[in-house]
Amino acid sequence: MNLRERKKRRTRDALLRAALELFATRGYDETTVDDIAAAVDVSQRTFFRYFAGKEETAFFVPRLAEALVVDAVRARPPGEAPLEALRRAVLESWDAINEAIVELVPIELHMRVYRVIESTPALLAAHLRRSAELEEQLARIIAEREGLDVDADPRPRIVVALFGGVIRVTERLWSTGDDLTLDAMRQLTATYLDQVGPALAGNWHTEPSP
Amino acid sequence: MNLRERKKRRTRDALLRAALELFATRGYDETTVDDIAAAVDVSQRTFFRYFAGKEETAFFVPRLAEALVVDAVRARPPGEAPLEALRRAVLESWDAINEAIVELVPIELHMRVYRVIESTPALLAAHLRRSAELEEQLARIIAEREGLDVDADPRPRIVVALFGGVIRVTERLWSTGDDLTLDAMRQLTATYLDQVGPALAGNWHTEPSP
DNA sequence: GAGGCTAATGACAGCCACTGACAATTGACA
DNA sequence: TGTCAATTGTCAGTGGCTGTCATTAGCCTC
Repeated sequence: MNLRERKKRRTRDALLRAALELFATRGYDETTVDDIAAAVDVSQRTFFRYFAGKEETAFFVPRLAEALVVDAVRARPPGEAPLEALRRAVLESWDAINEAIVELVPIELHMRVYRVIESTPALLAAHLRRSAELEEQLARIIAEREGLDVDADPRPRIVVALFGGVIRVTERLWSTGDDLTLDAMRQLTATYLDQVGPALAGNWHTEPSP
Repeated sequence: MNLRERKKRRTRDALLRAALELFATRGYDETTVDDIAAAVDVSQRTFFRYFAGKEETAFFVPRLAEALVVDAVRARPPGEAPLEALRRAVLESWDAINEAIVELVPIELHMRVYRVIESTPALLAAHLRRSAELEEQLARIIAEREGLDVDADPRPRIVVALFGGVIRVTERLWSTGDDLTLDAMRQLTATYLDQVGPALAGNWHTEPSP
């Protein structure tokens, strides 16, 4: 890697970390792009040459995680049922995600930023839209696995929608809870996915939730 | 109603219709608040006294629809299974929704705006966030119906997430399709909801989708 | 029905996210 | 080392949105 390239990477990382640090401490809306640029001592214009917008800094890390999940789903053996493939892919990709994050920012900072995303309306909206795009991608992968046409058969999009819905519920719960560790997240996700069957059954009262 | 009140209502409706008309013809991003204000011949400042932001005009009608759905869910008999209650509430509230819309803007305009919402990133994000809030509300209603604690039992949030996911898939399909009638929407929703069971079954290939 | 009160509006200034254009700087490479 | 291209800073401008203050317009009382 060039000196030039290295310099660019350093500037980008510095901007990223400065932005996330500011978001986590001061709040997203209370942080201006000028603040971020000033913290790294570059011009505001330079910030916008590295990131398409303020929002992009907040989703830089989540973007990596999404890519890893997509890879994990693609790597699942074709024999598995769709929902099972999604479940295993997500649960098993967290270690890789963790490693990827640590390369870039302190994991603890990322956790704090995650809470900011969930509690800042503008960021939550962006997060949900990104999730919708991810789901579309996953639906196509599932359809291909099963040899189906996404636009003709409703089932791929439906499983993915169900799955995504559960994931989002657990994300929100996790981010508002006390235990911000990876294991807590994994545990919560597994528990909630196990509840999909029971939740669809009509008879909630004959058997209480396990 | 006062002359003053009537004048206010007229100004608000004019702003709303002008905004939606501009969004539908020119596009959301291509429409400035100044354009909207100019079309009604009021100052930009006045626009912001009626609407918290440009976005709010786009979601004024959907907001009414959401309120009606919530009412419909609340009105469901307690005996029904949760998913069934949600399904019936949505399918049966569309007529009321239709009436409420017609009072405010031509239904055909609303359809066109709906397409704009689904195809404009900023609006889609906002739409998804609103949906998430709606789902939280519905989860609380379902939990209450069943005499459960939303924060202790995962099932209310899960059914609603599943349900919401399916609804969103159908919304997207409907908005990108050719048939923008209410009946098409109702039909699509019913069909997709019927697929929830089959989609969760592991054996997609032993029985093709009905 | 004139005059005072209050709510609605317009005009203006300013903040922040973001973009285009151009000049200055800095690393790359012959 | 000098040339070329990439990186950066500066400046000007747009659009969404807000606070402030003076002006206008409906309302209500005497």
